[in-house]
Formats: sequence, C-alpha cells, structure tokens
Amino acid sequence: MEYKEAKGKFIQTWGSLGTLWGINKAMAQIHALLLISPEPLSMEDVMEELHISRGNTSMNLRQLIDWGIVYKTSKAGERKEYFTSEKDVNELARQIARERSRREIQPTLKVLKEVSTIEDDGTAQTKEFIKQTKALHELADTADSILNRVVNQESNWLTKTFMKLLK
Amino acid sequence: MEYKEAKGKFIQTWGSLGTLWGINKAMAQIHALLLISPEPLSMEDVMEELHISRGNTSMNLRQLIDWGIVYKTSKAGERKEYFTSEKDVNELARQIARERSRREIQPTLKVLKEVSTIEDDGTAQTKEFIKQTKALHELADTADSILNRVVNQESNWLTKTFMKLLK
DNA sequence: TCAAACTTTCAAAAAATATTGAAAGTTTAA
DNA sequence: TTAAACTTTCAATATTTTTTGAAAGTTTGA
Repeated sequence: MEYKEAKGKFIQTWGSLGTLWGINKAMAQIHALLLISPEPLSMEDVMEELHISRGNTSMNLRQLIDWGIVYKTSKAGERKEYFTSEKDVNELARQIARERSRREIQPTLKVLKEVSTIEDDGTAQTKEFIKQTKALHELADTADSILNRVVNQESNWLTKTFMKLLK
Repeated sequence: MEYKEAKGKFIQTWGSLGTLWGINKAMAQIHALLLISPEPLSMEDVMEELHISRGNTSMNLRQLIDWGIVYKTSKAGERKEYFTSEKDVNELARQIARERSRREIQPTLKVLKEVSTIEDDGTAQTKEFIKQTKALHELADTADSILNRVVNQESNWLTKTFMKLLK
C-alpha cells in the first residue's frame, strides 16, 4: 500500500468511526486530514482534498475549533487563513474528554440528580425508578471523574494509568 | 416533581444522550423504560408507553438484545414475550464496553495498524502520516485495554479503580 | 474609501436515518 | 391440522441531519 491509498483509507475510517460515536463524517474527516498533514491547510486545500463545499468546510472547521482541537494560523504575508490540528494525540484525548464531560455528562448528571430525588411514595415503580436513576447517577459520576482525571493530569496520564493497571 | 414527570424527563434525556453517542433515540428510550420498570414489559406495553410502532419496537428490542443488555423472558401461562433490561448498571457498563470494543475499536485498530506500516519513502508527508497513525494506534490501544479491564473485572471495578486513583 | 480576497451565513436540496404498518412468518394450544 | 396469538420483515414514508452554493459579511492593502 502506498501513501495515497493509506491516506484515503485512514480518512475514510476516521469518518466512519466518528459517525458511530455521534460526530458527523465531514468533521471527523477534516480532523483526520489536518492530523496527518505536515503543514497547515487552507480552506481551499480541505475542500479539494475531501471534495466538500466551502460552506460545509467553514462550518465544520468552526466546530472543530469550538471543540478546541483545531487551530487557526496565518502564514506571513498571506491573507488566507490556515488550519492545523492539535498534533499531540494525548492532548487530543484530554480535550475531547473535557468537552464531552462539559457538554454531555454534566447536563445528564444534573437531570439524573433531579429525577432521582422525587419523593418515595412507596410504590414499586417509584422505588425502582429512584434506585435505578441513583445507580446511573453514580455510574455517570464515576465515568465523569475518570474523564476529568484524563483532563487534569499530564498528557501521558492515559498510558501511565494503563501501565499501572497491568501490574 | 412527581413520578410521571420524572419518568418522562428521564426517558427523554436518555434518548438525547444516546443520540449524542451514536445510538438511535428509540433504542435508548426503550432501554431507559425497561431499566426503570419493576416488571418485564411486553412489546405492546413498550409501544404504548413510548408511542412507537410495532415494527420499530420489534427492531430496536432485537438490537438491544444483540447488544446483550436486554433479555427476553416469559410469563407462566402466557404466550406473549416479555422484555427486561440488565438491571445492574455496572454490568451494563461492562457489556457496552465489551461491545464497543469488539465492534468499533478493534476494527479501527486493525486499520490503523495497516496504514501505519506503509513504507517510509522519506517525504515529510509520509513521515507525518506514519508518526500520527502510530500515535493514534497507541492511544486507541490504551483506550481499548482500559475498556477490556472494565469488561473482565468484577462488576464494581469502575468504582474501585476510581477510588484507587483518588489516593 | 475602495475593491479584491477571503469567510460566514442560511435557505433550499440532497442524503442519510428512522419509522410506519400491513403482509408474511412463526409458534402453540386445542 | 388449524387458527388464533403473537413477532418479524421490509417497502414506502417521514423525519432528521448534512451539504450545497450563492449572497452577505468581513478584512486588509493600497
């Protein structure tokens, strides 16, 4: 397999994986492209490589920037903007963990806390509801704490933790 | 807030969270409903509670069974099938971890390994490609190992691990 | 200030995904 | 073996999500 084929396969795979985890394909593919590009790319570059429209490229680049995993850069003497991805995959993991916690887990925890504190009227259904939503709250809380560990520790925490667990 | 409102809110929230993580809404909602139901429910029950069609209910229940988090049961003397969710949320986490690893992470690892072993022709783009896909492979491998730890350990591993990390 | 170079916005269109419901299939009690 | 009770399938439909592309907006050098 030569470079071009491998590149296509990688971008394709990253796009599909994204879809499975609730990230739109174009966004995941743009990210993949920037991740393996030795130089920052312009919007034009991205459009051409992935065959997507200007509007689509613009919107998804913005989202990637909002997620904190793609940066705008400028080249001296050029008006055009260039884009580059966070290259350190550990930092990438940290940032994604941070955002998923903030955007998704925290609001879910809030709702779970709210609904799990309804008054126990003694019926089986209420008892079960309280029991299960409390258990889910605890699980989500644990998951969130782990995500926050990823966020707050040095960037190779993941690897270190794994090593520790193996012992 | 009384039971009915809390129940609706919980099912709604679980459905939305599912969507964000790439799980279809009906499937997540059926799961939520079974999780808090003290008794197994029939297909009819699920259809009525969630206002979804027979076909939709049938297909999503099957998927939940494929994921290993919903079980078929029978009531003595009844021909109808009843469904119940895995009630232990730690076991639930284990099962989801197991399936996501098998279905999504493993195939991704395979592709990453494949594309990261192209021949280094000395160009900057090839060097960057190899470097980044190798780094991603390592990250995915670590994540997968952690998922597998979740899968293989006793069901309260998650909580225990978190406690250990706090020390 | 102008206008070229570039980016963003957003309504419309396309594509992907989920849902329906009725027909076909299956199971079981009598 | 039949037929009622129940489940599954799947083509058609609806809904949601993504994508397009052209117009509007912005920035900057002269």
